[in-house]
Amino acid sequence: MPELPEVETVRRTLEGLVVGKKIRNVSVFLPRIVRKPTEILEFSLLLQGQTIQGIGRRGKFLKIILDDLVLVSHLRMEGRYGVYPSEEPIEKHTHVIFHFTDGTELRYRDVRQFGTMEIWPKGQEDDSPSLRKLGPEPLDPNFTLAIFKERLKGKKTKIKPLLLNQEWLVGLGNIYVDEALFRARIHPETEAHLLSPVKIGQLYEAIRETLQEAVEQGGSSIKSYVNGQGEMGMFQQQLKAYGRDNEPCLRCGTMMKRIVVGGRGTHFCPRCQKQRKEKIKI
DNA sequence: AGGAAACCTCGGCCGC
DNA sequence: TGCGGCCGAGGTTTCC
Repeated sequence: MPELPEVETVRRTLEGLVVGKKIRNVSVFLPRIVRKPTEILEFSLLLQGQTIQGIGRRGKFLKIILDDLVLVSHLRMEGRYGVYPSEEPIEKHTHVIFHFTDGTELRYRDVRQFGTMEIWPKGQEDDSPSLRKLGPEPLDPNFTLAIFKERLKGKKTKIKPLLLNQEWLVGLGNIYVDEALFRARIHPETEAHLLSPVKIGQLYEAIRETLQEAVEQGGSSIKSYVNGQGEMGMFQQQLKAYGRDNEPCLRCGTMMKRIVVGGRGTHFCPRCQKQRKEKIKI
């Protein structure tokens, strides 16, 4: 599910629901989710008595900011957070519950059990192995076209796997990569170093516009994703590439195709997104 | 560098 | 219509 727009939507929703709440106790039903500390008793003891000060985000990671700790959480494919009254029946696949002193609780559900949680001392979380190596934030005002160009230099890999690489750039997953490449009219298998300066500019804009618009619409709900209040995102209605194989391209009417690139299902228009094998000579 | 497999469960689809 | 089995799913890591 969650790429940058979905995680950002969860962040905003949770911010309005749990900031100021104090953790009374924590229940861990699936210890594998908790990566640090490795003992769930210690995990629980650390969190007891902590008040949520804010909710942050770095790439696709959520940061639950406490008094002197930060809980770094990754939703992977299908992780979800929700706030419930404690008397509400516990849904299937609920793995961790943060019980607040006010009778409500924050619950983490994850059908595929892939998600992770780590506790770090406040201020040290960005140096953790999970966050340390992450690439730039595409929506950060400091992330300029010049920086994007610079980071592309010498990259011979196919553009789609490069854009999915969180060490290179955070936030894009399979859906928004396909959307951005469609918007910029770039074939997903184009080698990065073959992109012309014009195409690089178009890709930069396409990535930022796509993510920004998706954030504004609360993310995309393909399958399971809902925000922290159980609401669906709206952006899936705007998807022009992802999942549209065997449907006409919304720009030119050509049948959209699905191929596998870097092991990922990839949707594109074979006409609008023609592959260039060489740099265009001017 | 790049691909495949692995981590899990579920749902969709195919074939009988 | 029902059931078993195969495939793939929005992410990331690890192994080769």
